[in-house]
Amino acid sequence: MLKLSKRTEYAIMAARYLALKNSGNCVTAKEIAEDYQIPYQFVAKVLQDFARTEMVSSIQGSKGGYVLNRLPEEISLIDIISTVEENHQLTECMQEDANKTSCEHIDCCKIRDPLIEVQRKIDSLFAQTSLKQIL
Amino acid sequence: MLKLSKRTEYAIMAARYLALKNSGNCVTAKEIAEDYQIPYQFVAKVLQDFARTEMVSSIQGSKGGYVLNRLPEEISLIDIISTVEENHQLTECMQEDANKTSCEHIDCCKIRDPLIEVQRKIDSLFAQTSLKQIL
DNA sequence: TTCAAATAAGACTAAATTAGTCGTATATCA
DNA sequence: TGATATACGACTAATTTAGTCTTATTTGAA
Repeated sequence: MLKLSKRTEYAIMAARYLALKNSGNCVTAKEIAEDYQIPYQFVAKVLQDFARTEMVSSIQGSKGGYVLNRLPEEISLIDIISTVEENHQLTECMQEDANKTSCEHIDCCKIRDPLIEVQRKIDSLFAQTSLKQIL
Repeated sequence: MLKLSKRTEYAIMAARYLALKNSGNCVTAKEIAEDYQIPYQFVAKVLQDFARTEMVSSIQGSKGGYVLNRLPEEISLIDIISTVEENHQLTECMQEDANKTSCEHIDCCKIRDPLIEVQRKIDSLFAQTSLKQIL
């Protein structure tokens, strides 16, 4: 419970790698996978997510790869988490697709409001931690 | 990801119920299950966990049930979470049974230390939220 | 003393989520 | 045109979480 997914772990590691090797020329998914010994296809997808939110630029074709678009100090853990995870909410009824008016459990909403506050604070913790702090 | 388990949700709800009905006489698992429409066997186990850590007293036999041992303001969410969840750590290598010296991933430990700090802060958020605030 | 109602707890099954793989298409450099 | 990349959807495997079943024990009251 409350654990980060491998997806998020790999995303943080990949972002870190990109930040470290940010020497102009791009880095391939294969390189990251081999260097950190994590599944290639998995990192590749995470990097594709990064490209979609324009955190990185992707260069296709031979000699292609990925380059960070922003400075490590301008990227926070919440940026990384929210690009690779659809939901990172404490409860189901906090999730985007949840029906806000009704709750699965009687009385659930009594516990929901304080939890929403905790959630907000957890997010701000992740927002306060930048990629630079992880290098 | 980062979601509370049903176990924890039910635990918070059960604790809340006990706090509300804390009128001397005890409350049964059946009563909580029916009132909140949550699985009886599941709540029962959560209450047994509470009894083990002496957060509640359990009274066996007919006319038995559970009573809160502490005031709602003296019980925090972290008390509840840590009694019903073996682990609530962000990563595997933070878990109690983890081998602290070696890490599954090369370079993982570079991301581990900042995450441990985040973990510590998350725990303190849960510690700052008391059962009383949820009544 | 026996029945009903409760806790206690381990073993098990089912459901859901997460992790990881496969296959195929497309882009681009040399 | 071949080698080497990204892009991405569909799929399978593994793990975790949720929930159930069963049986034992305790205790109050008829």
